Amino acid sequence: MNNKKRILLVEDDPNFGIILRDFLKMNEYDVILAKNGMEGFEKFKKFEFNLCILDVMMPYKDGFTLATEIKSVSPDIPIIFLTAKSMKEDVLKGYKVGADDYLKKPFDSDVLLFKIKAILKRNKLSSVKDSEETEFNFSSFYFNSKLRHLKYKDESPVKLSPKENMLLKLLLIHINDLMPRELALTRIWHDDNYFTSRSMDVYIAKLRKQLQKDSKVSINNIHGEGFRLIVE
Amino acid sequence: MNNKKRILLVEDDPNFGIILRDFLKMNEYDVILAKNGMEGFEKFKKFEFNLCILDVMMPYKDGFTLATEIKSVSPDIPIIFLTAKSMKEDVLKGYKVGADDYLKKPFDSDVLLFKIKAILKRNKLSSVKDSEETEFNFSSFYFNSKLRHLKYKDESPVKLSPKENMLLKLLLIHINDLMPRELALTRIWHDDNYFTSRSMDVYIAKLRKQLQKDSKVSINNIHGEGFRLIVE
DNA sequence: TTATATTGTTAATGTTTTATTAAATATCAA
DNA sequence: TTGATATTTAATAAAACATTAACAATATAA
Repeated sequence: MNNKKRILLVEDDPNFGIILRDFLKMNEYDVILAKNGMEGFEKFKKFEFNLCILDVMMPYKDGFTLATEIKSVSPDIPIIFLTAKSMKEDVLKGYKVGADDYLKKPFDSDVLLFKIKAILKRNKLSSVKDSEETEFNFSSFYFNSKLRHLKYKDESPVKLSPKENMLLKLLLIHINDLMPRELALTRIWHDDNYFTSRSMDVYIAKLRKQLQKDSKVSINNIHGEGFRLIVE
Repeated sequence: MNNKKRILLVEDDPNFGIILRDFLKMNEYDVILAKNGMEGFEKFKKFEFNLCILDVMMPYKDGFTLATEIKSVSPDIPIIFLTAKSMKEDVLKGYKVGADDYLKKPFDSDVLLFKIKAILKRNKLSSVKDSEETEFNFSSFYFNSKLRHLKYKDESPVKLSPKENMLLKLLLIHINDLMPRELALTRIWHDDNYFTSRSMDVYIAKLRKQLQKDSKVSINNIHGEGFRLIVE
């Protein structure tokens, strides 16, 4: 299973960005690199991250502006700023927009690793999951995504695997509506290619097997688009 | 009610300590100043704090040692280190003992205020505030976590080891709900790695052995997430 | 209609996580 | 110190999970 923590790195200096990305990858993080604020925000919305590392000084859209946008979408995501100058104004502005930490360039890479570790640790315990919807009722099913179980009427709950669980949750969020294939692939598999797509089909089959207990519930395919969880 | 945040400040330089204390007081914090590590730990045990600010270099007991002691009592309390030198070793050591942030002297007082604010803010969310509950009744069991006794019906109580005791208590706090593996590892083992995780499994087995006296009680594993103490 | 791309299903294969037991260490009080 | 208790480590087995492959079925576009 891919349990790596996911980091969005936004850095306009391509040389430095690639070096840093590879360094973080070597240390067991999944890193997506964006080379400016615009691209950074696109990537942020498309995928799911545990942490953002943002360069402050970037053309067009600086790190602070980007951070503000990101926080407006995900208020709890931790952010580390990379700043060339350690001017008081910069530091304060960073904290104002909700920085969890900042690092003055040039920085020691081990220090960065520890900051990342410390921030992810405390963020995990405050548990993103608490603020999320975890319970769903649809037709004769009760689904608990935190406990990862699906219950039909009075039957004892069926355990769902992590992937089954996430997929069902995504379908339920879009209940009776299109859940784009691409969305599930980027959110759950963090990648969109032939094999992950095949894998997803396998999981759709597994879910269908569970859901067929209730004739009012079904998963429809919309050819080339995605799936739709239908509840009469 | 007085809902000012309470800060423990440990600083051996009396001039600087008093200045800093008064500055923080002016900014609506309740501050207790201790002038060495020994006194700091005494004060910490005596009162209740929301945050600790510790000087690193102090005679007898340095800030890191004090932090370790404090964390062993209250694993979740945030700590900010004040360090004269910003040597890599110091910074890393700080993060190792669970620092939330560190500041290099001399520092800007506004920056300190922002760090305090940011840390208290994110801690508010996670402060589940461990129940000081010591007695638990579940199904046919009576459990006293202070005495480390687990009693089934009329049988004479079984003594639990410290680790068994803490683990059972954590499970009970989350009764019928997920108790994340990571939570137990950070709270009880203060570390999250392969070996502590194996060790925890051994303790889960020990508890299961005790709890199987009652068929209504069981510990379920949620693969990759943690455990769940189920009481029908 | 036919060729092509997409989806459905099942089984095998590989990987990670958990369970269990025993042995090795560590801790602590007598 | 020793001996009892507590904890960690090791080794192995079992379970859970994810991916891939192979082939069937279906939908779509030319």
